[in-house]
Amino acid sequence: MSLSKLAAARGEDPAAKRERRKEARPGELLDAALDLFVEKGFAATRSEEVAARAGVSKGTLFLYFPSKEELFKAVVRENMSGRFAEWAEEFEKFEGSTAEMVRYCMNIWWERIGATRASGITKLIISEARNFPELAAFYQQEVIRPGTELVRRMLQRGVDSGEFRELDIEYAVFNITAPMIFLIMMKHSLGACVPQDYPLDPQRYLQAQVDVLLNGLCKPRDAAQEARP
Amino acid sequence: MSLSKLAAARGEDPAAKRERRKEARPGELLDAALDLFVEKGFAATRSEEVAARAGVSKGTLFLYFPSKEELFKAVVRENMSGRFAEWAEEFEKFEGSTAEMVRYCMNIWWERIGATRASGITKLIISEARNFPELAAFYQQEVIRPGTELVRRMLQRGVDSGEFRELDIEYAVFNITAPMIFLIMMKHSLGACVPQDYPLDPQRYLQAQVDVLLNGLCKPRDAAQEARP
Amino acid sequence: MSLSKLAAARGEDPAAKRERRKEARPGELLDAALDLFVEKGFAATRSEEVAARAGVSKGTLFLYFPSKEELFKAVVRENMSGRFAEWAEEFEKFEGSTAEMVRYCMNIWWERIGATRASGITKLIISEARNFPELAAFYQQEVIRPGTELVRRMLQRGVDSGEFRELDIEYAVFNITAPMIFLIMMKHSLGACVPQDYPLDPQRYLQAQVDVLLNGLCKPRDAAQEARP
Amino acid sequence: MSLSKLAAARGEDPAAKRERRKEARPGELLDAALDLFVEKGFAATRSEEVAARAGVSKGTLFLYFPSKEELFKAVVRENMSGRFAEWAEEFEKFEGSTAEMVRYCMNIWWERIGATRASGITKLIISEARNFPELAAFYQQEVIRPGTELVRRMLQRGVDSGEFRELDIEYAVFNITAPMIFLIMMKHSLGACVPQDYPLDPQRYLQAQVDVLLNGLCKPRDAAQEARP
DNA sequence: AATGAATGAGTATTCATTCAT
DNA sequence: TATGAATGAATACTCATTCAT
Repeated sequence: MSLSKLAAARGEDPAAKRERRKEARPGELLDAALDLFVEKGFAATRSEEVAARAGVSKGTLFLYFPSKEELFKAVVRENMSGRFAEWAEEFEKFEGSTAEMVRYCMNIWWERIGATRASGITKLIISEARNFPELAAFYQQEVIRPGTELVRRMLQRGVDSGEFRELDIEYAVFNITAPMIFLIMMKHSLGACVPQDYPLDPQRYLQAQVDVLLNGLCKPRDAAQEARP
Repeated sequence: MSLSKLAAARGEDPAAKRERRKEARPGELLDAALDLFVEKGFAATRSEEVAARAGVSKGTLFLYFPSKEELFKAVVRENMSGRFAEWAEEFEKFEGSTAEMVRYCMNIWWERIGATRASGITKLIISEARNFPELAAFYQQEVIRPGTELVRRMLQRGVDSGEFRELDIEYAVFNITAPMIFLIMMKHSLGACVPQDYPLDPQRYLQAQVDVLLNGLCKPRDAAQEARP
Repeated sequence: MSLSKLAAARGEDPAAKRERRKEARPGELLDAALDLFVEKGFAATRSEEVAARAGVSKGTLFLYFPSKEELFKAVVRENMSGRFAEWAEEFEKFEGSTAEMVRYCMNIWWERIGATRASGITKLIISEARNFPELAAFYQQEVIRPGTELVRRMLQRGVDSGEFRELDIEYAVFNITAPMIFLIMMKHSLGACVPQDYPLDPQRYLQAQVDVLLNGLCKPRDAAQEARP
Repeated sequence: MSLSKLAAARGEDPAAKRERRKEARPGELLDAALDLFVEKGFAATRSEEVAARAGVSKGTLFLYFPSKEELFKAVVRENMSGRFAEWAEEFEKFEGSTAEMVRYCMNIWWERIGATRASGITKLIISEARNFPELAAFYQQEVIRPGTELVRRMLQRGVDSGEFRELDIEYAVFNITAPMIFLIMMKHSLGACVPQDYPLDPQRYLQAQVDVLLNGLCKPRDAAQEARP
């Protein structure tokens, strides 16, 4: 059965296709492409399959994106729309302890990024970085740098308030980010293909990571008590 | 080098040199393939380039490996050679505290795996898992499971000895493994293509990770002192 | 403000204008197509470009011409409109010497055909003949044969009147036509793309051709005899 | 029947193909390509057909020429190897009258160029010039310019010796070249596709052209005067 | 009539794989 | 065993043509 027949078999009314008009197309294509690129990688994803999954023909894909590579870049850009400004604002308003903030931060991250298809982008970038250095650099600028900066400020807040011990902050950042990256990679690679052998419950995973992390970051309780008043 | 090869070399048989190279072929090819697969991924690596890097012709590659896919699998298997038996033995003999053991463990891992080309395998598996589920499962069985088991025993040792607090051991394992996986991925993807923007010193990174980790795993010093005697 | 709006503002009946344009459509398309086919050849000319140059959409083109091939044929037919009857009439009325007639003939040809876009048709036919044998045959019947006939009669007139020497008239025809064909091909190919290297002034070219044609390269025998000894 | 089957049907021994080794391939491909480009034009010639005519597979073509365009350029270059040096030498040695020289020149040209497949190149260049301006310029430099120069010198020789009248030499050159170009274009386009309607015998054509060229259409003035009254 | 989004057959090009030498 | 010329299936991309609006 050909790809186009598969699409037809989905039972779509040909008139319905016309109704979802031009303005919807790029989004549908980017959606389909994201899934496939994450699943199979750039090279192994066939343009025709992207089109079929979006319910259109091969030709239509190239009507909106001049090449497979441009489609790939568009997928990355589309899903990277930095929400860092918004987060920085939340950061400023946060009133609890920094420990609470770290917990909140990772939960929020999971809800808004980790659990969504947006996390596929990170998998994508990391897997394809060396074939798309240009994109990797872009991602570095647009995502990694501001994300790192936000985490850095959070850690500094903890140190300044006396909650956290003295840290090599530059590298302590990775104590926060590494578990997130790891979770994404697992979700989209091993976890996705041998799930029965790899039962990784994200919530429980993050819980465990944060527990150990905070005990490690925070001053011993008595010492902390000394420092606070 | 095998005994027979040593004998041949001593005998100065003119055929000996060719013989030696002949038997070395598969290894040279696997070497070249590992580098390229790690760098470009499976799909984007051309067989001819592998052959060229190994200094042989395209035809010769297929003399030793019936297909590109088999070559890939061979690369993974060859470099996955679990040294877990050896490590389990070291584990049994270790006499210091479990905290020291954790430090030692990560340093040794870096020296023996992380810093070597063997780490490329992990990058490879994670990047290509969904296109090679069979390999992913194999890796799961042969590497992840025993590795996890070793870490689990180490953590249990700490808990049993009263050094570590009560942990969700199943998931605390990731507190050890995630930083290692993260380091590998960075080394082979983003770190390899935008190095100027991503100065990540592995030693310092591991140092920082372990510091926070141990403070997190271990009971507060006074509590620990209470528990030990 | 668009042209149509300008017209509307003038208070013209909006229906009239559409009507006018509607009836002009095929012509505008044929015009655009002629230019492009001459410039790029049949295969390399894209229908969409033709439509765009005619100021309509791609769909409209196919409203008037069922296929690109039919468009091509229409372009050729449209521009081949033999004016041979008219010319034959002029021929009968001509009263000067046949030498004058030859001069007049080539000047007239240049003015009415060579210098106009109609000459593109000749370029087109000659370039695409083998891909459109049907058209080539048509052109042969409709243009070449009557054109040749006209020239033949002119030459015969010269011979009959005693002005011209005995000629292989069948082939002497080419003495007239070849320079014209040559001029057209140069104008539309080499001359159009490397003009700086190919400064060919049509008037002067035709002048030189006719001069030699009528008198030959050699000096008249007696004059030559004078010059030699 | 597919193209490859057509090739196979030619009954070639597969072993024989191997024997005509690498060194023969490019030539065979260029040969096949010349024919097809001349016959159908660049765009309408399919690479697979070129390969099939050369008796090899599609892939092999691209083993020797990186793209269809490069193949085209190679075809042109291959067949343009200037023999102008050789001809200039013949020119210097020529001892007869310039009229004889002109006759000789056109006969020789027909034998060596016009009648051979090399003439296809001229047809090619003229037909495709505007799509390959780079090649057209090259041809202008390598062929047209030196060819023109040679003809110019020949005409000058005639004028200097007193054989020829005073000429606009710059343009009189076309009196020689136009008939040759015309012959080539006819041979490869109209003449090739509607031969029954276009019986053009090259020898007789050239004969007629040269006759008129040297003597003109008109009778010598004195003879004409004799004939009129 | 006019539009332009959608289609899919067609084509250049790549690359894993074969095989005669 | 080793080579590298040859192969042809696979795939990105184009463009004439269709058709719902």
